[in-house]
Amino acid sequence: MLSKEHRLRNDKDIKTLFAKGKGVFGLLVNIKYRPNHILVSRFAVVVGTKVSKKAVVRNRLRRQINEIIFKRLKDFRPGVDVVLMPKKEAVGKKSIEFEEEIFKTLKQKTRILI
RNA sequence: CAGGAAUGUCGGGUGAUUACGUGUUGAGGUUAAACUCAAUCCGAGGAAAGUCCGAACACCACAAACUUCGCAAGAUGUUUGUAAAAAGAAAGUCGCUAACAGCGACCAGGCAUAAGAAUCGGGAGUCGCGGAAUUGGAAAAAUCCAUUCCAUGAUUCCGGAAUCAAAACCUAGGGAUUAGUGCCACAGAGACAAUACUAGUUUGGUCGCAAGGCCUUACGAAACGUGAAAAGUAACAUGAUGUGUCUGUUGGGGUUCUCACAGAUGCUACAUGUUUCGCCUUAUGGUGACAUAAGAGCGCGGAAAACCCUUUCUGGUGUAAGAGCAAAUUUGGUAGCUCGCUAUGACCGGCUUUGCCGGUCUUGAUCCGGCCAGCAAUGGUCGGGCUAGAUAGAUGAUCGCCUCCCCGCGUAAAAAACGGGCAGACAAAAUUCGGCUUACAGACAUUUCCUGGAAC
RNA sequence: GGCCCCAUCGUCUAUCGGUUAGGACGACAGGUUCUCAUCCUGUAAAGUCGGGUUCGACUCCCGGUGGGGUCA
Repeated sequence: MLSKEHRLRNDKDIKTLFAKGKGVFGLLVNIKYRPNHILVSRFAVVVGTKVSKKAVVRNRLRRQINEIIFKRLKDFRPGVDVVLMPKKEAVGKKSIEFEEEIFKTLKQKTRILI
């Protein structure tokens, strides 16, 4: 789990990110990001009801992704806000698959990583 | 022994590394906080779900009374109440509960027919008792024995409409017999005070010169049948009536038919009686729903999960309620005099909007155990325990071990050993409780019920 | 988190407790045409699921499932 510092908690920030951020689309996860003017990177995971109706499934997805980001926090450039949105296909996948997928797309299509 | 149903209980344990959240302690930090680090404790459910009910708690509205503050407008606090109407809800009875559409016990109905009971009819043989006859035997005769027939009782078998008929399970179970309205397709005369309508015939009256018209009485006319349901219900006995079929003849016509009479038998409706069911009254028992018995009177369809009626109950909104702080807009009031004196600022309020904090903090109609009261639901009492409080939302990830279970191997069949899968179902707190409903891998208990197998 | 509504052929829809569940577009088959389109005729195709009330349920009542709206 990420510490509170690294969480994107404010409703306003997320709304502006959705409005003005850049989008990247992977096989399992869609990502939106935007540089902020703080020294820390902040993350949020959004799992919609369309992914699954069961709260258990949605919570598990969120926790898996949170754990991956926590592990690889050193690889991210500081000063970026990121929202990750898993797709329907992501249900039931193992954590390793997620890790590979996410970082593949991030490396190919963005400049967030160091 | 195996399987199923019902009810109840449980819904993995333990360890390591590393994260997250609340609390506590310590250190740092700060005017004080915020915050950072370390240690430690604790960290989802039986349904947390659906949101179908009920309550707690909070606030609001209206009315009345009182209190305090204020110049006033008004505000604060306490207590009491929520009428009528509208709309909605509940209602078998008694009890439990804070309350409920919940729970417990009971009542009624369904299930519901079986087995069986009782009753009726028929058949068969056997046995018992009684009567009659005949032949045979004993014998002079009476009488006795045997055989046959009739009647009756017991036993047994078969059949029959309605009646009685257990446990478990199910029921939004007041009123359709009276406050009323509407509905009951098709079929049928008729679907609730039913006996239609038409042709034709006919009684009486009236109008008309007449033909005939109008009103009216009866026949036509059977209630077979139709239908989910037919004017409470079904059975038996007796009586008399009509009619069909068969048989017979001392009859008439007549020639193989018809009428009449007699007998047997079937059907329809009627009357009377007995019994069963329903309503009613009275008595007895029960707190009561009701039950049982007796009586004489009655003959009234179904559906209220159609509208509706009766009795009883309900002021409204849900922590996104609200409360606090700050700002803005608008508006009301007042004392003082540094400025200003048409106005603005300051202060004290009111309305509205926006933002932030916060949502009372998890000690509760609480949990565990013992005892007592009660058929039970439940209540009382004693002792012990503290068991999540997040706020875009914590309880995660990775790796072991232990059992549970499954598969393979093994074996005549099991067991052990070995190898593999490895807690694997439904499912995540959001103000809090009590129920209901729905989802659910597997394990255990009860021995209550059902089915099958084996043994005695 | 609270509240409200809806579900009928492939699609859009109709329905008084008594039906073979009607219509339009589409689909399929046949006809017309030299061929296609148009046109004509015909055919197939549905009550979201499970219970209850009733003689009888798409309709009335209860519960589930799915979809949508609204407050914030």
